[in-house]
Amino acid sequence: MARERKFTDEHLFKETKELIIHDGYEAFTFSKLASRLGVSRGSLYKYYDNKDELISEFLMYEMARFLTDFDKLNKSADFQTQFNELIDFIFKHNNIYEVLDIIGQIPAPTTKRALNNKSRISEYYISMYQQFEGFIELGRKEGIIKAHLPNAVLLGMIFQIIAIPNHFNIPEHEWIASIKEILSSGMFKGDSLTGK
Amino acid sequence: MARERKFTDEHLFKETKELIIHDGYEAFTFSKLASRLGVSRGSLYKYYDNKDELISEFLMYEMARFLTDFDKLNKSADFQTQFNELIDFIFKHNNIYEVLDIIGQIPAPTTKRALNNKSRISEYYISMYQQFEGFIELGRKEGIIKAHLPNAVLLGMIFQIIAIPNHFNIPEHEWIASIKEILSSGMFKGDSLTGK
DNA sequence: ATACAAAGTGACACTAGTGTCACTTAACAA
DNA sequence: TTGTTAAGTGACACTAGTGTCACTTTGTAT
Repeated sequence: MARERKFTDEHLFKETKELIIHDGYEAFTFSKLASRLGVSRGSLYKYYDNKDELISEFLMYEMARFLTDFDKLNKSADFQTQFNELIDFIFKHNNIYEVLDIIGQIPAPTTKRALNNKSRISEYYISMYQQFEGFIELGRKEGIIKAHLPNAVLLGMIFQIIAIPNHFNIPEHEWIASIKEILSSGMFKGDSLTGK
Repeated sequence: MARERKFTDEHLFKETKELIIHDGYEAFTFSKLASRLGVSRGSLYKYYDNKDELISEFLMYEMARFLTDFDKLNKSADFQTQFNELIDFIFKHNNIYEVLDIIGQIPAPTTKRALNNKSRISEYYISMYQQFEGFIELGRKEGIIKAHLPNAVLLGMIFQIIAIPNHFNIPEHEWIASIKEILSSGMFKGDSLTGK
């Protein structure tokens, strides 16, 4: 009934992601995005009233994808298996950290749509946090996780590891295996833990 | 011999730091800085030709301060003691992570001065890395650190922990103690480490 | 007192982004 | 073939930053 679109939503979100991760939130402009999509800047305003709206829409898309994928993990396995799967999963979505970081940078929403998106993103965020908390609870019930460590520290560390820059390009298998080992049993040899 | 300055270098670097950490590199402007210093924008150009130059100067200042402080740590103590001191030190300089992050965001330098600064910052960075490496080596020689874990992972994790957001405001002592424990002996109880 | 030098100012021309809107283009249905 | 409709365009007015520069201010040495 109308003419064909020159770009898909997926394409737009892909370019948006690259621009934001590379240059940061503030440096993202409609001009840059439009030129990457091979389209005029004006046409983007047909779909999004401004930057906040576009970016909040993008973040919803990313979070939804992440959570959908997360739901596919084997929730009935024992803790050790889930722990392994979870770390692998986090590394597969190694950009989620940057994405979550952007959420904090959105200023006060200017349109109702952006406001709406922002609160839905918060819901996603909470839902994600609760799922991770459930995972930690399982580890506690199975008696594997040390009882006195607070959830916030455990989750914080698990999340933060994906942001560690692999400057020396250690092969991914070795990298992930090392991190799993440190998280579960630490950097120190067993017999040196008596002192402290 | 000339009139009094309205702001000191320290004051300028302090405001610069707050602006950059809060808004990010791209959103930093001479206008914002000038208004914080209660001075006109034009006067800043008396000292710095442009943003890159100002920020590279700021980064040198921060790195120098960090390294000077770092040198005061007790380098002759045993590894366990140094480990404790190092983690405490990193948390005291909890902004160093953001600062290091900014280094990566500086674009190609436009003036000789900025170019100079950039290479001196690189030297600082390398010197810092080497000192940390020396620390890890000590841990290996004393037989405390697991021999098969790569330096890059150990240092990466130690550095990254300061960036873990303490959303739930766990008291600092508990927070740091938990992180020290996880780094040294992991999240799991000793007897659950037999499997896998 | 006076003159000088560095500190500070504000106006100027310039660049690059924003948001809008009347207009053109193209797919499709009648 | 023609009308309709959404997609796309590019020019316009606006905002906010940049870098420059002639000029004013002020502390101090002579």
